[in-house]
Amino acid sequence: MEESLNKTRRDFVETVGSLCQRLSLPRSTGQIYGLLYLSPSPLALDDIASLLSISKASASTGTRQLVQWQAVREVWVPGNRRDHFEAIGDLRQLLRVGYEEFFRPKLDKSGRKLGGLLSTLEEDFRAGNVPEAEYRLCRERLTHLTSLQARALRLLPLAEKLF
Amino acid sequence: MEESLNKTRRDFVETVGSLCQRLSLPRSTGQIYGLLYLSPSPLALDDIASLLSISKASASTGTRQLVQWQAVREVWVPGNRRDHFEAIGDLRQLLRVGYEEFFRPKLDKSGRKLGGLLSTLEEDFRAGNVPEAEYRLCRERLTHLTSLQARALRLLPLAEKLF
DNA sequence: TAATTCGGTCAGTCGGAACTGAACGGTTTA
DNA sequence: TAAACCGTTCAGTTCCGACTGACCGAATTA
Repeated sequence: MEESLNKTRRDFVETVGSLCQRLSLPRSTGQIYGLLYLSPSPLALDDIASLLSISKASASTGTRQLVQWQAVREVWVPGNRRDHFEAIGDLRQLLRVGYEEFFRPKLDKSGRKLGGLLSTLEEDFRAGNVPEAEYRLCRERLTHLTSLQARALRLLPLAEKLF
Repeated sequence: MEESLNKTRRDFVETVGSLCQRLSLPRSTGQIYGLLYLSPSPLALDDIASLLSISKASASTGTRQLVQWQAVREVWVPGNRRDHFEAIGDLRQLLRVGYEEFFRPKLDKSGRKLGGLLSTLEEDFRAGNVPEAEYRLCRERLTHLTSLQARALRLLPLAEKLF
């Protein structure tokens, strides 16, 4: 495999790295994906570590993350003991996984949370612990949030198909 | 104004706070929004600080952030010198602002970035610094990203209207 | 003018996550 | 078996950003 990267690939690695950083994902993980995404051939762990000047440990955990997210797959290179990795080009699948694995559970959870909040609010009001004005406002806003949550749950999968 | 919060509001504050934290936004900012969102009347800086047990500095910077994002507005309370704040109930506007102010600029920038990458790639290839196979792959993937970027730029405003 | 009450700002602290180097266990080669 | 190779794990360090306490200037009150 190659010993160093051309300017385009170096630049792309940095871009994806800092993008991930903004999303509060590990910078190194982004760099790995950027490296693989523009790599003409699968790369081994040590290749990744040396090309990016990161530790083997980071390369290991980063690739594992990416495999779990289905952003990268492990491939066999004949006559070579090491694991090799290549990027999965289809980014829409990555979005799909991200939604199913990450967004949807959060949305479900927030829905349950809102339900719980509304019922304890009801309790507290009936027990006379909450003035009526405050009760009305809380109730109105929480139910509004609930409807927004339901709409998001309906619309997001659709958007995914459109994309 | 009230001296303490009922369970629903305390819980909501915590929920929004940790939601913001997950989005790598300041936890305290989320708590402030959660506090105001279920507040029956506008609150002053010191009220916010004491109700949330955070410093006045955090309350100040947090509210300023929220005002800038148009998630909160400043209101006058007659006969009171202090600034008072109330949440803006319409969350769709918040989404709109978030897109216009945050997403769109990023998308534009990434579009320009991709263009730059493609042109330096072209240069390097013509100068003989990049083997043909690598050139082809990079070119293909970068143009693919460009088309995705363009699609996102077209679809996102639409999704916003649907919501 | 002095005293008080505001909101804003700044240096410093603190916590948490990313990253590293050095181990370790398992597998292949000599 | 020994030696080399490879991926993973873990304790320790580093780095970054939220948060704070103390100070500041401006505006209001006495």
